[in-house]
Amino acid sequence: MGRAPCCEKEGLRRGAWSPEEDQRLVVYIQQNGHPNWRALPRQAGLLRCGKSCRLRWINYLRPDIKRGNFSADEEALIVRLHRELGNRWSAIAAQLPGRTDNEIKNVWHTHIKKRLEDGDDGEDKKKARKSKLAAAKRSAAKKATDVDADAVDNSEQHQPFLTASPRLSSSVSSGMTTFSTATDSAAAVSSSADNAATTSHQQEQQQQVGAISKAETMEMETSFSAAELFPPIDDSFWSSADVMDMGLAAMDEELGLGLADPLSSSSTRDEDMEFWLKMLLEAGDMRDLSVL
DNA sequence: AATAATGGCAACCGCTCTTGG
DNA sequence: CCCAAGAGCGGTTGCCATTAT
Repeated sequence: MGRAPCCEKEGLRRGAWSPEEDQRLVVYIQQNGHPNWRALPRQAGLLRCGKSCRLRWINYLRPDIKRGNFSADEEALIVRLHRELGNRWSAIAAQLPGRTDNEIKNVWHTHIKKRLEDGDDGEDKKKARKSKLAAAKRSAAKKATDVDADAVDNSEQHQPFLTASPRLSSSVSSGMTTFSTATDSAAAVSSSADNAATTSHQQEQQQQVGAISKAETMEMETSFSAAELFPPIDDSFWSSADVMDMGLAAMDEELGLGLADPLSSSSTRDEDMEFWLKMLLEAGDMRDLSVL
């Protein structure tokens, strides 16, 4: 069976998603759905492969994504399901509302698998434990001497997903809520849009976002400019976009966005976030798409 | 303080499956 | 039934942060 390349590699962006791209994707899908992933990037004005867009949406931007640490129950369920289903991550994910196959896969490989393997001890595993023990001792010693810093450390340790994009990590107040990362901000935006149907997961998520942001805010006690939150996309991105069939400006007009030229934007971060929240809240039909 | 090793997560790659003409 | 396109899935890699030496 012949297989066409999933996308034209040339001229497409790769790597971490920028906040602009996240928002563009979220807004487009909320308004139009995703009937055709392959065509979506062009229609949404994104220089991304369709697969990349799909992955980003499925794993991080969907409104119903549950973030935060896995509970003991969830981990136990994963272990049980893995025993029954093997590496069928999507099937396992189907049993864990709000969790994605990618997330479960990562958790399995980085946490659960190791924990299970600890049953059959090898010398190096003993070493590792010894090392961990030493680290714990050091940590405890530090705790005794540095209580204030510890509060922040703990919040970060216990909420790893809330700083899931360390590369983009920043803390920003929107006036309505506080976002900690690009991913979180997008998720929170989605949650806001989905307000009427807010689930306990989403509430939990919002609480967690608020919690970590508080800690980060306390730690940093700094404010960020719009340019810091939405760093300018490199020139090649925008110049490439200019030659697209449908330019970004046209796309923005069609979508009601104002992202065609982020460099020219003099709006503040708060204004930007309020704009997006307003935009999403006004898109009344979005809620119907939140179950995608 | 500097460097190396490790952990953890997001994203990509390439294969299989599904669907429509 | 055949074929191609698109979607979905699982494995793997790359990169950054943290920890150890």
